Amino acid sequence: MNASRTARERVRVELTREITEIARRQLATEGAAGLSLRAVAREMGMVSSAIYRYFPSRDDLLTALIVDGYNAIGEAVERADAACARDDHNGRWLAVCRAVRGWALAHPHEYALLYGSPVPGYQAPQDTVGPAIRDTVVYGKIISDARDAGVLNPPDICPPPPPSFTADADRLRAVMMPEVSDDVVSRAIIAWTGVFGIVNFELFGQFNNVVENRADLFDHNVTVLGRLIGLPG
Amino acid sequence: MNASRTARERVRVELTREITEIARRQLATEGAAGLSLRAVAREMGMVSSAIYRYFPSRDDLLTALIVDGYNAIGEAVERADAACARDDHNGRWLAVCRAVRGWALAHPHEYALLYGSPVPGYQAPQDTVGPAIRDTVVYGKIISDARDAGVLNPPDICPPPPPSFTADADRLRAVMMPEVSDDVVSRAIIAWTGVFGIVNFELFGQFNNVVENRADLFDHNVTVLGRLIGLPG
DNA sequence: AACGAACGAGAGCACTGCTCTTGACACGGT
DNA sequence: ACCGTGTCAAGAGCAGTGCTCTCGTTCGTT
Repeated sequence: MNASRTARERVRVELTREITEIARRQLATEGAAGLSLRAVAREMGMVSSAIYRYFPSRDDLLTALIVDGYNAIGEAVERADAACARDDHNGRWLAVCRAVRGWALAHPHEYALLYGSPVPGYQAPQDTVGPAIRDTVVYGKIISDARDAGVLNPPDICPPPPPSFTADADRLRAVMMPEVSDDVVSRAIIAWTGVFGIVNFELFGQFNNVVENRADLFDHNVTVLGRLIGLPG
Repeated sequence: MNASRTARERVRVELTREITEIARRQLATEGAAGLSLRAVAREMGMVSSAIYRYFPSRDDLLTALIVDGYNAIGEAVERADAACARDDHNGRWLAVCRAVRGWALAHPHEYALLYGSPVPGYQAPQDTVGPAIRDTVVYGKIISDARDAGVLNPPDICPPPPPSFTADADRLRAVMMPEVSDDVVSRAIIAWTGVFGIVNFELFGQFNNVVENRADLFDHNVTVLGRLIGLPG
């Protein structure tokens, strides 16, 4: 009963996996807008309507790809972080940033799906928030580790964040970087959004004809952002 | 002869303008993917094929919208900058950043078209580079003005950029911020990409359920980035 | 063995961008 | 004043899309 039921289920999960796999390959080559249910079905030797047995709509297939993407970049970031000595906070920061950029360059269309313009008419369901913050959690851990080790030394170059920020900072402290001051949380946001800002500019074409030596500049800029948070050199 | 020819021409430019106008409105409500030539034609009481007399393809219409968008945000930035006292470099910086964010929030789909994921299969023609850097030119002027006034004082918190950056810095110096050091150019890139990184996170949903007090935090973060460049407080 | 749920195939709807042909109109030179 | 020429909108049509519905079949449970 369970065995047979699993047999049926097994075919189902296998086909579901194959659909997402083909879809991901299409996504990688054609981009999100070029993702076609019919093309996926064609490649599977199925008829288009059969896909709807597995994904009720194109958006649901997209959601699956998005979740996969978040997990993929999250895993890449986790691996990069894990390869560093725990107390080498600066090295971990650089490794994590490089992992983000590296994954983005290797999977530009998937990255665009995650961090680019939202697909019109598509609303990310709640299931995506978990995988969506895997990378950010790693990032927060580096900062709170540095703080715990007493090596976090943010340079005194700017006023403190506004009091209204405390509520937001509380939320972030609860999830990923406990005991860190409002000031450092705000710097962390600047640095993290800054990293993605650079990657976006590079990937979405704003650096074209402007910045060519991108890897070197990325490393340097990310180092500066690390210093801004207070990571030791 | 000229008058009549101009009459013809006048109808043509008028219709072209009307097409882009309707298209922009559709873009604003539906997003780039929802922009449909047929829908535009329908709204104009024309048949779809007639549109092709004015725009040879959907991509060309998109290009027109992109150029318009770059000009719009560029103009918004220019106006914000012009409203400040010339020697209030910090105020100009804040005003320019707010203008970017304000325009992005007011025209999310157009902003996504400019700074979000590139439209698949669409390659920006060379005509777009001029309008594309209007905002950045203003931004560079603020920094070089501050430098000329001798008030630029970047905090010494990080190593200098790598020597390989000089070639890229030369390019930027030539276009928008002459006589500025490699170090400051690199900081300028960090700040400028950082601003768009924050706006992207806010607009593309990464701040959802995380950061709520966005205007305040934006002002503060942008101020910090200004300090990083060396703008006086 | 029998019933019901799950499934693939196929036709069909409304839509898209785009092409091609056709007929109407206005313009400019004779 | 007329007639070629170029411009234009209209319409049909092609290939493709997401999605729905129906129809047999097949599989799993009772």
